Amino acid sequence: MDEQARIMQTLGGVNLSGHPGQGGMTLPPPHGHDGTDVDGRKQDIGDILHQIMTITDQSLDEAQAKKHGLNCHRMKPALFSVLCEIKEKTGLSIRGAQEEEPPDPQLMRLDNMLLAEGVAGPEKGGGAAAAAAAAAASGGAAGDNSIEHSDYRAKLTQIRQIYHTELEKYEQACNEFTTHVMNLLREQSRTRPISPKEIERMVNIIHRKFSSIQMQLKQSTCEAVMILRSRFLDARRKRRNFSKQATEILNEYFYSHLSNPYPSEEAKEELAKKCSITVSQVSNWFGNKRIRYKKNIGKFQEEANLYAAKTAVNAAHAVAAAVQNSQTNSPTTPNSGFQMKDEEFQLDSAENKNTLLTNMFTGGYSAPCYQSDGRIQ
DNA sequence: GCATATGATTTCTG
DNA sequence: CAGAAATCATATGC
Repeated sequence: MDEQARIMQTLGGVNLSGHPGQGGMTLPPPHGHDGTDVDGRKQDIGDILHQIMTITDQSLDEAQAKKHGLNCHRMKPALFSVLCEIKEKTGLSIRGAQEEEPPDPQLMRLDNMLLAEGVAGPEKGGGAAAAAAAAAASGGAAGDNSIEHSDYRAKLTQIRQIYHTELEKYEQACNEFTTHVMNLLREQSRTRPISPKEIERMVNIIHRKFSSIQMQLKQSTCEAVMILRSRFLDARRKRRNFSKQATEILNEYFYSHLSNPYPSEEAKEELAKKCSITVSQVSNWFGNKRIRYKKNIGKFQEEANLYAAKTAVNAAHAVAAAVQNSQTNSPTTPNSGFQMKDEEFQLDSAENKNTLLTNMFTGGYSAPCYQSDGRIQ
């Protein structure tokens, strides 16, 4: 108790003798100029402090009454203000370390991912953005398997809904709890020194706690999305052959552009449209076709002849019925050289054992090259 | 079931 | 970054 008394004295002494506090702390200016007034206040402060210290020793009713009395004491605001300031000062070292921490990179990653997957952020038709993102990430060859696609979207929407419901719950709980604590602290600030800063700090602590809970939610949501996505991608790997018609259109183009089987973007788009597949599927197809054709021209000879004939027939029909369709009777490869990007291809083709083909590639015959639309190249 | 065909993906390259 | 080449994984025909 001696120690307490000493502190009280110090308090009264320092702060009432006209030294403003660090934070612009305000005490009512002395009303008088004589020492008795100051002494009287010291007494007051000591009195209040004593009452506060002993308040717990008393019965509930008594304490209540005393609290009220203290609350109305003329020196109470000043005293609490001083106490708050001291608290601020002593608490400085503790909070200085943990305040204003940078945004958690982990949390940012989760947020970004959820945003990218279309789980967080504005509603966009139940995750269509995410599906598009998934398609883009994997080469964009989704397109037509709409069953899996819609399934994916439905599942994503489900995840999205759960996520948002939970998030809302957390936010609500956080707000409720914050309000509750704030009210409590405000209430308590009448009977113990609590600065607004302290309340603010407490609110921050609560928010941090809740956001760490939210992070768990985000984490598991991300996991769910990843699992869903990998399943979706796996499902997409289950390929289906293109329709016969589509293959035909692609082959027609390939063999009629054998000298340069690299369709332009526009041509790809056109083919994609005709075959009801995606542009990247067209690219895939041509990539596969080129490499496979190059690897074994012999194997594709028959096919080449077939399509050469076909295009020739088409051309014949298109150009004029008057033209003798002699070409259909002696099928040929409709061009003279397959110019792959890879220069060695020329060598490969020359080495090919198939003499007929070799002749066609190197020999004097140079058949007209027909466009798929019937025009002569 | 096996061999082959074929669409998709991955890795490499200029 | 487009395309080649290698590879994967399923489809298909026997």
